[in-house]
Amino acid sequence: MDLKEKREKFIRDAKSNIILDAARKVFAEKGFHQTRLEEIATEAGFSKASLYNYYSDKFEIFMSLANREFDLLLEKLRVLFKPQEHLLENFENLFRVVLSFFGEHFAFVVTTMNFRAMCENMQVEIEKDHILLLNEFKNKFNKINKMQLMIIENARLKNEIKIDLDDETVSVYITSLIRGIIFEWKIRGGMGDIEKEINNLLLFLKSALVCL
Amino acid sequence: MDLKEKREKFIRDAKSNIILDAARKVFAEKGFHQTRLEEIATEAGFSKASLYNYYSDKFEIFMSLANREFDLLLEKLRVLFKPQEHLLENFENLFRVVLSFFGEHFAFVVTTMNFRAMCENMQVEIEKDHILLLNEFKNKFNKINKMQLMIIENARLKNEIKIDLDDETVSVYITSLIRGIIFEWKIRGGMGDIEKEINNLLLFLKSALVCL
Amino acid sequence: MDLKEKREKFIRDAKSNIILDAARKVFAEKGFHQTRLEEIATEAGFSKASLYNYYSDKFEIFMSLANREFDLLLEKLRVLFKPQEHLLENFENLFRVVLSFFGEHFAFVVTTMNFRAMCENMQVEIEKDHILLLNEFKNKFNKINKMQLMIIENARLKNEIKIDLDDETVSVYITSLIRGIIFEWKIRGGMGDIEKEINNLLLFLKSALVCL
Amino acid sequence: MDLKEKREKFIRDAKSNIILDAARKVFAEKGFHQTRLEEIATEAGFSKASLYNYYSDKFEIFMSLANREFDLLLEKLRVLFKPQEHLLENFENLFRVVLSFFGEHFAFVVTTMNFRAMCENMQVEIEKDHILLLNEFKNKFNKINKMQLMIIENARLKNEIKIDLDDETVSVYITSLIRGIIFEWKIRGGMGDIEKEINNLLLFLKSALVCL
DNA sequence: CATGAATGAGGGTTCATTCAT
DNA sequence: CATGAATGAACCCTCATTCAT
Repeated sequence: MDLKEKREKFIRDAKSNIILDAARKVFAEKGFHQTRLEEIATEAGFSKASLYNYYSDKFEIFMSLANREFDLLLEKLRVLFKPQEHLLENFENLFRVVLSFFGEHFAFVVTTMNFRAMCENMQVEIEKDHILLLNEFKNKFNKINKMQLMIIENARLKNEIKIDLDDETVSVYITSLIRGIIFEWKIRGGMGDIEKEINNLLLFLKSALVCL
Repeated sequence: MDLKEKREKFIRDAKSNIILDAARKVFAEKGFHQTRLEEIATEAGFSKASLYNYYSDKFEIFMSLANREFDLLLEKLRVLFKPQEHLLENFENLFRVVLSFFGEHFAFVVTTMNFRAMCENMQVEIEKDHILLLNEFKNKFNKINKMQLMIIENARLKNEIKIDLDDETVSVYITSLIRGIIFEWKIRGGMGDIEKEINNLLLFLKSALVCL
Repeated sequence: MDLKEKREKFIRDAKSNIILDAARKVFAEKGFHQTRLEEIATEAGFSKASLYNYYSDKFEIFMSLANREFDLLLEKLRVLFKPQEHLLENFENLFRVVLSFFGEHFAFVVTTMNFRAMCENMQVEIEKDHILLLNEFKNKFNKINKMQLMIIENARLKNEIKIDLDDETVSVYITSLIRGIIFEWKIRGGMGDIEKEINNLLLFLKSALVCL
Repeated sequence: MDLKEKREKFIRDAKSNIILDAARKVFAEKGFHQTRLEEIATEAGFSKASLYNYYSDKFEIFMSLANREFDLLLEKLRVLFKPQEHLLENFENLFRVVLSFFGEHFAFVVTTMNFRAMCENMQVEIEKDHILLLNEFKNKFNKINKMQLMIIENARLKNEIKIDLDDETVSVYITSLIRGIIFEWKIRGGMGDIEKEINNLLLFLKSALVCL
């Protein structure tokens, strides 16, 4: 029985993920409110009603997706930071991971980011079950910032950063630059050349942060 | 009679603007699709049906608002550029205008920006009457970029910019930084200290662009 | 004052009729429910609100129009019947009047006829003020039948009719034939050749009623 | 599984037809534009939204109904024509079928006929998906005329028709007479005596067409 | 009287969610 | 678990009618 249960759980998880894969695609194209469950279901090869066997509602699908995606991203980022490396080296790796991630799997991020802003005004309306998911997501979102902060602080200690701006601000700026690139991609309807974007970003950052 | 007509037009315009003011508030909070006409109407002190005396549909309300806001912004930006001034001087003025504008009048900008991305995938579905409004808006949106480009190119000619990045990219980065600040404000639920933001931005840009 | 009152009444009547002229055009094209007051007003050169200075509501416009038109028709029919003439002569005149009338002024009749059928199921819902108008119309509608019956009975007395069908039925059939022609015109989008229609009708009737 | 699918399709078709039955009742009473989906739904024992599981919109309900009804009618008419029989025999059968059909199942026909006229002015506004349904209906509508024409032409060949009117016109007249009877029924609120109507019609036609 | 503006009362349609099988 | 079907709750938009000027 234990084996059977495991197998069943395995299958269930697999199907859950198929749904999230479908959801990512649709949410990325249309955003949260424009996305219809019907579309996700079709994309996933399920019927609309079946989605409810895996997630309790649209919001949970969205948040589960967001959490899953950020987990993946965080995992990649976690192994990437190398204290002994130079700031720009670390950011080059971070940019590569983040841009390829957002580009390939996550045009959805723009939606998410707007959604995140939206959520701040929504807490009252959200049911209790959802607050947990929401907070989980916020924590992950913040971890990315912390990852950047870690890189920055580490570089500051090693005197690699000359600019007289507090680390928080620098981190926000870097986040903004990344988001701006994703945004441009979204408008153009497709990813650009990642390596070129990385080079440009590094050039800009090097000038801004390092060479003073 | 001419006087009477003028007065009537004046009143009509005033009411149109009251509606747009209400629309701005609601769109800023909820975004386009989540916004209900009922809310705009109530906020404006009208009945829902009355909105249709001034605008032909929801889309037109949104685009009229976007165009009105961008007109105001463009007007402020137009008089601000001074070729003889230094790059940072020009950007300081631009930041002040844009940030105060977006802060006070235009939390709505995030919505707009997403909407703009959305529109790229929509052109087929939009009715002919609306395409005009949409293009009008796009033109205005692009003008802001051109304004920035003008500042940058002017500075480049005067050798104020050292960084080896093409002007377009620099302009996108600056836009991203501004948008990032607005975005943070939105999440925090209110504007931050504009002068401090400007100082930080200028510090960052000075380092990035000027001192190499 | 009396003169002034008369002049005012004259003007008022003229304007009322302008509205009805406009109403006839629109009702003829769209039918009762599809017609919007706005269209009638525009067609008449008034604002929508002004219509209410002349008629209390849409229904009254429609019924007033129907009554006015039928009055005109009845007037023309009244002077047309000549007892000493042969059945076919009388019907030739009737056809000419009715067809030209319906064609020129009254494609609206199809609408009316459907409306009449509709009214039978409506009496409960109609307000008291309107029942008078409705009955007035019904009376006029019936008068046309009586006019036809008169012709038929007269012909029967003079032994011009051979067919063994009661006069009522014959009258209904003739009405149906006329209505059928109007109906075809409506579908084709315009009147046909009246004289040819009359000839065909007379040929048919002659054969049906007279020559047995 | 094939069995299950068949059963499901059977049920689905049955429900579709229940909706059309309800629609027929309401459309017959109120006409197309005056009919509210809510009423059809209630009459059919569904919620308004459920109708959309079977038909994509109001127009499709109407046209599906019209097509279904005309299919039934055409089927009955198809087997009825017997070339060797006399004109009056054939028309007697046709009248019986048509009158009983329109009486029992099809008070709705008057609405349809007006709708048909309406459609001629509408083609531009109708969406592409609907044009197919509309044309399907028109074809069926025309087939009835052709059925009558077939009877007439057959009789003409056998010299059973004396009257010097082209067959088209005769067909239109017969259609008009039938429609006139339905129309009277509609006004009276119920069917009359079919056999008596048929006798009268045959008597009239015999006199008009045959005995010259 | 004329009219621009306001609005209540819907009407068709959509969609997340529930239910029965 | 899967799903076709059912539905309540909105939402956008329309229009006859009213009102203030």
